[in-house]
Amino acid sequence: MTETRGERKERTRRAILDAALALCEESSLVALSLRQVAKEVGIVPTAFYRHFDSIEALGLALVDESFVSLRAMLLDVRRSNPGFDDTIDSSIGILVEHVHRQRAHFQFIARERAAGPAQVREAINREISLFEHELATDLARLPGTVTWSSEDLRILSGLIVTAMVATAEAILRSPGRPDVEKQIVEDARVQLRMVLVGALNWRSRT
Amino acid sequence: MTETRGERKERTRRAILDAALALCEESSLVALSLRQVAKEVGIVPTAFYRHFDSIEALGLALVDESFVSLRAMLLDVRRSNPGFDDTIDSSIGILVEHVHRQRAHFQFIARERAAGPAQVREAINREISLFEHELATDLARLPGTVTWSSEDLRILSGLIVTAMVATAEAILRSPGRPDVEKQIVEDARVQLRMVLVGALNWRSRT
DNA sequence: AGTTTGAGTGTACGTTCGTACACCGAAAAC
DNA sequence: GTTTTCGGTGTACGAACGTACACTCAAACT
Repeated sequence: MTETRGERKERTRRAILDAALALCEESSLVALSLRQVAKEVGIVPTAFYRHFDSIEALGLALVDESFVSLRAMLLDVRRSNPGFDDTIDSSIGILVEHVHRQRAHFQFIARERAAGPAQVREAINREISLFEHELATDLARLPGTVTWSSEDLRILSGLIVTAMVATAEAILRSPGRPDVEKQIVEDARVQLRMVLVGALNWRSRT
Repeated sequence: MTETRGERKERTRRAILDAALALCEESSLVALSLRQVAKEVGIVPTAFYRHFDSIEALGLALVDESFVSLRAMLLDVRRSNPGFDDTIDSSIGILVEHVHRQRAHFQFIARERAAGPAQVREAINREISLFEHELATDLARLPGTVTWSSEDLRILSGLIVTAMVATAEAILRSPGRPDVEKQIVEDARVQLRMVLVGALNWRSRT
C-alpha cells in the first residue's frame, strides 16, 4: 500500500489531466480556471502549480497526450491495410472507432485547434501538419501514384485529412444519434471515393 | 445633430456588436465577459442588458451578421461565374478577398463553430448546412452533373465546403505572411481541381 | 538518526465577474 | 405642458478568480 513519492506525483498529475479533459468537454481551455480543475481533482488551488506553470502548459501536455491517440489510429490504419481494395471502408471504420473510444481527446483537439491559447493552437496545427506529411508518404507507397509529384501527394493528403477531420467533428457533434452518425459515415465514404476517383484520373490529363 | 431615440439605441447596439467581434479576435465568446464588452464600448456594465439578454444572445446576433457576409460571398461567386472554365480560380479568388475584407467575421465563425456556447455552435452549423445545400443546387445547374443523384450532389458540395472552410481557416492562421498564404491558395486550387476531376469521372463507373 | 525535499494545505489579498436596485434626464407620447 | 418611456448611470453585493506566503509531514537522502 506504500506509494513512492514519484508515483503519487504522477497519479495527481494524471488526475489533473483527466479532470481538465473532462471539463473541456463542455467548454474550452480559455474558459477553464485553475480553481475548477483543482476542485475537480480534490486538491487545493495552489497545489496545481506543483505540476503545471499555467493552464496553457496543461493544454500543451493534453495536446501531446491527445496526439498519441491519433497516432495510434494511424498505426491501426497502416496495420489493417495490406493493400486491399476496401481501404476506404476499413480506414473510415477505424476512424469512427477511435473517435468513440477517445472521444474526449478528439473533442479537445477539435475545440482547442480553433479556440485554444495561441501556443496550443500552434502545437495542434503543427501536429496535424505532421499527420498530413505522414499520410503523404503512405500514399506514395500506393500503386497508381508513381507518377505523382511529392507536391501533389502533399496536397492530396491535405484534402483527405481535412475531410476526415471534418467527419470526426461531425460525429462528435451528433452524440447518441446512431442514424445521424450512420449518414455522416456513409457520406465520408462517398467523399473519399470521389477523391479517389479524382486521384486515379490525375495527371493523366494536363 | 439631434438624434432620435431609436437611432441612438441602434448605434450603441452596433458598438456592442463591433466591440464583441473585436474582442473575440483574440479569444472566444465563452471567455468573453459582459464587463469587457461594456468597457470597450464605453458604457456601464448593466447597460448591456438594454440590448442583449446575455453574451450568448449577443453571439447569436453575431452569427446572423457574419452569415450575411458569407452569403454575400456566395452571391459574388454566382455573379462572376456565367459558366466559364476558370470557375475554380475565380471562386477561390473571391473567397480570399472576402476572408480579408471580413476577417473578423470569418474568424468568429471558425472559432465559435468549435468552441462557442451550444446554441451558437448549433446556429453556425445550421447555417453551414444551408450553405452546402445552396451550393448543391448551384452545382446541379452545371453541365456534367445531369446524371448525378441529389444525394451525390449534396455530398460533393459538403466536400467542397469543407475544403473551402479549411482553406479560409488556414488563411486566417497566417496573417501578414503573403508567401504562406500564396501557398495555401495554390493548394486550395489544386485540391478543387482534384475534386473536379473526381466529379467529372463520377458515375461513369459503378 | 538526523536532515532535506517537495507535494499538498490554509489563509489571505486584490481583481474581476454577473447582476440587483434605485436613480437620472431627455425623447416620445399624451 | 405634463406624463410616460427607456437608454444609460452609480453603487453595492456575493462569488469566483489567480496567486503570494507561511505552513505540514512523510518520503528520500546523508
